[in-house]
Amino acid sequence: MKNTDAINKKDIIHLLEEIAIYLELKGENPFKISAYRKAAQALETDTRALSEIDDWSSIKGIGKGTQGVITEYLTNGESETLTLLKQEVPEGLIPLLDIQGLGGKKLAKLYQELKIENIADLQAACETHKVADLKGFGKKSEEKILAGLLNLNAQPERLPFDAVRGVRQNIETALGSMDGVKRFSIAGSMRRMRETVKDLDFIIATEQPEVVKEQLLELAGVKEVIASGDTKVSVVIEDKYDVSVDFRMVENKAFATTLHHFTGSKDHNVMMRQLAKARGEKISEYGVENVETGEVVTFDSEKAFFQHFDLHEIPPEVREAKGEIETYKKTHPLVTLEDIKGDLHMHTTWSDGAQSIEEMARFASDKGYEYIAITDHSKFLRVANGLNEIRLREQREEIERVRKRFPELTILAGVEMDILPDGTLDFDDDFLQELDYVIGAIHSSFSQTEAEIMTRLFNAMENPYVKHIAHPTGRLIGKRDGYKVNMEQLIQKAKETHTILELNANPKRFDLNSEWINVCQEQGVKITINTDAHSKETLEFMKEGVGVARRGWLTKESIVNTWSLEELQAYWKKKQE
DNA sequence: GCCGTTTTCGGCCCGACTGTTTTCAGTCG
Repeated sequence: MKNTDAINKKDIIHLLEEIAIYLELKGENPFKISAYRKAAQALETDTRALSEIDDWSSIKGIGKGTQGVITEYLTNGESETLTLLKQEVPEGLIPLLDIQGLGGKKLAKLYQELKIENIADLQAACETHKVADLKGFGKKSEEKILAGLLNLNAQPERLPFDAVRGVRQNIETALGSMDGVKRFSIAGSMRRMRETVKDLDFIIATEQPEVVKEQLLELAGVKEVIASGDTKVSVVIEDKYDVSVDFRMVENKAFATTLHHFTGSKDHNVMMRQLAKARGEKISEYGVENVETGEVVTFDSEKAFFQHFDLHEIPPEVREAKGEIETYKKTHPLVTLEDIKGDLHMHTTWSDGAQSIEEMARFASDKGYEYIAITDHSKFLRVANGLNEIRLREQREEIERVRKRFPELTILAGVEMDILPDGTLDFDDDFLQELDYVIGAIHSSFSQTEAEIMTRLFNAMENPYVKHIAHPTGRLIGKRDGYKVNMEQLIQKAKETHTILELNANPKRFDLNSEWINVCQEQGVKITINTDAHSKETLEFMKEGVGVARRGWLTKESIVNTWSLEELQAYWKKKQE
């Protein structure tokens, strides 16, 4: 039972999804299952807070039944529907849904006919060939289930974005010079900038699929070929992890609709198809069919595809069935890489970076930036060769020399200052006012309580010289969760103190994530997208950072490093007021 | 279970693929 005061919207969404999973295992009517999922989706899409919703069934997708479940949960802190389901369906079946080829119906059958309730039962039943004898199953099913059981814990189900970045780049390079390839694109969740991905999807336009197929099977690192048909090649590429890669080969005229189809998300596609259906049309990867005449139209680009439905082009990053179809009836221009005018967080050889100040300045200038901030670590961070007051003053002299060589670029002399475990800052105010740009950051004592962490962050934000908080949660995707930040409090404090929050563009971090920056934008809290570059190459993370910002629906007005230096300086003044 | 310029029943997104079947159900993206 849950304390009813502590129930939030996510809890309700989770409850509805959990009920759907149990119904699936019961082999219930698929439409009933999807009704629960749709209700969860409807809540996800509704932007109101829990307290602002009183008439649940006025939300499209929530009716009498799901409203009952929700209000009961809000009143009692538990749901009888779920409790009963849990009595009927063993909990041990749930992880078995992750086995390839096993869905709710087959599992329901295994449970009912063979009394299989968990991994061990299933393994035993396969080994004694009871599964193969079951109607609807066979020898191959049994082998696949056994193989699936082995893979169940072999590697994480979803890989961090950063872990597959290299594989993606290698494939794109190879496709770029491949015979018979007219055009190609990444698709799937990688294109939508999700921070973890299950596999990589590529769409290839070609009139010679057999020629392309041969070359795909020869790609470097191919460890296993899963499927190799006329339209689909599916391989496993060996890297740090084993990465599944799907290639879809289509005629050029179907490229746009296929790309849209395999970019997803699944929920977005469902909504697009519903829209089409209401107009007497049918969307598939091969085009849009007029149901009455059977005529199929294709498109040169996704933009044209969306225009066909009287929509502006919906960027891949927001195709999550979270209101994008409604929003893009009008336009909603998201930030682009071209909007970025500078990078306010980077390191040099003075602390733990790989490049000199001059080199970083040259790369930034080549990118057309108007300003950068040199922000090496502060003295507390010994492991990173952090700078004390004396070395920071020396560094400023060096920066002044470099400035003369790059008159087109404003180079701010800054620091990424540690917020110490006791909540004090690494420098006193007298020294901080000498600097052009001060970032506050936590790099130590990650395991403190939420109260201790918040005290540290608040101290930094209340300081008039701290312009922004770097990587606010300290997480490393797939590796560590970060420290205990109360995000609502952090955002509220940022609003009060005019402190900017960072979207750290390093793909290992993406910190803040797309969901929280979206909340920031709604609250009027400003974001800065920075690479935290430690080398020339990592300055390029700006592209990924902008992708995450787009996933959070950010427009350039919310992102301070799309502003001119004058606008930025005007905003900084608000802190001192 | 939800919904209705097709409104209280009958439909609910689409197609490929697989393995099981003799025409299709289940799973997946």
